[in-house]
Amino acid sequence: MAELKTDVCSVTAVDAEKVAAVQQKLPQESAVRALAETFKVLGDPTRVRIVMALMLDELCVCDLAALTGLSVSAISHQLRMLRNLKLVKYRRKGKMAYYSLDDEHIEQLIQVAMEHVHE
Amino acid sequence: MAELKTDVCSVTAVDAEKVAAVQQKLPQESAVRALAETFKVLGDPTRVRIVMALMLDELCVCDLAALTGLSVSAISHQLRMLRNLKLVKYRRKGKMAYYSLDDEHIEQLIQVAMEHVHE
DNA sequence: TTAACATTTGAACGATTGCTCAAGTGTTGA
DNA sequence: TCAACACTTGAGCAATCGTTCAAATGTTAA
Repeated sequence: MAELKTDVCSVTAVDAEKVAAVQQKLPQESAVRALAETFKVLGDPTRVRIVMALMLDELCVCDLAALTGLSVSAISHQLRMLRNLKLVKYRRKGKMAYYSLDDEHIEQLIQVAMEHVHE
Repeated sequence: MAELKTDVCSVTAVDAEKVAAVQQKLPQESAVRALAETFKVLGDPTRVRIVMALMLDELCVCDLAALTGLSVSAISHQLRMLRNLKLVKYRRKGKMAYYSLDDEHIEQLIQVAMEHVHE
């Protein structure tokens, strides 16, 4: 009764006050999920390659397939994911679909992450 | 014979020259993988919450469990992953392990990604 | 010593992922 | 109109992921 716990399971929160203060400042559930989704979509070598290629040039699905050595279908699936998360956009020209980056933040993310992996 | 293809499968690379130029500028396999690994580790709501909490304060495993409503074990598994990727570090004080961020780039990544999700 | 505790670890599980394959859509040029 | 083409889509499958549970490690205090 006296003890301040997080009820769910009997975790003995060492510093309940600190925990409460931090919890209050954390963004809400939906923001955290959106953030994780954005990172997750970049968390795959194929998609990183696609994004980095599009940082250099506008490319069609076929180009990206050739570039990565993967099937056109595989690339198309990945592009849909990148499209849904608003990381890439495309323009149609006849049968072709030319893809490019949709957001300047993506290049920043890649840039900063590169710095991290290079220690 | 005359046609320049990317041999692997018979992909009709629309602009072989452009593809070759881009391919040459892309970082090598290992760098791409390391980059993807970094994003992937941030691509989960639980780990995003852990990282954002550690941006605000140094916390022990127990605190993080209380904060997220997950088991201590689950948090410990996730912290190991974050540790392996050098995103967090910890100091021992008796039985406790106090975790904090290991790299200023992480906060930048969170920052930029927040800007992206807020359009 | 021992018991209690904070944390870590390994096995196991259902859920999700990234690919392939086959079939589909829509555009072009013969 | 029709075949060829660029791309998209859905089903299916092996591999990976995130959690739980049980057991282990290591520290503290009695």
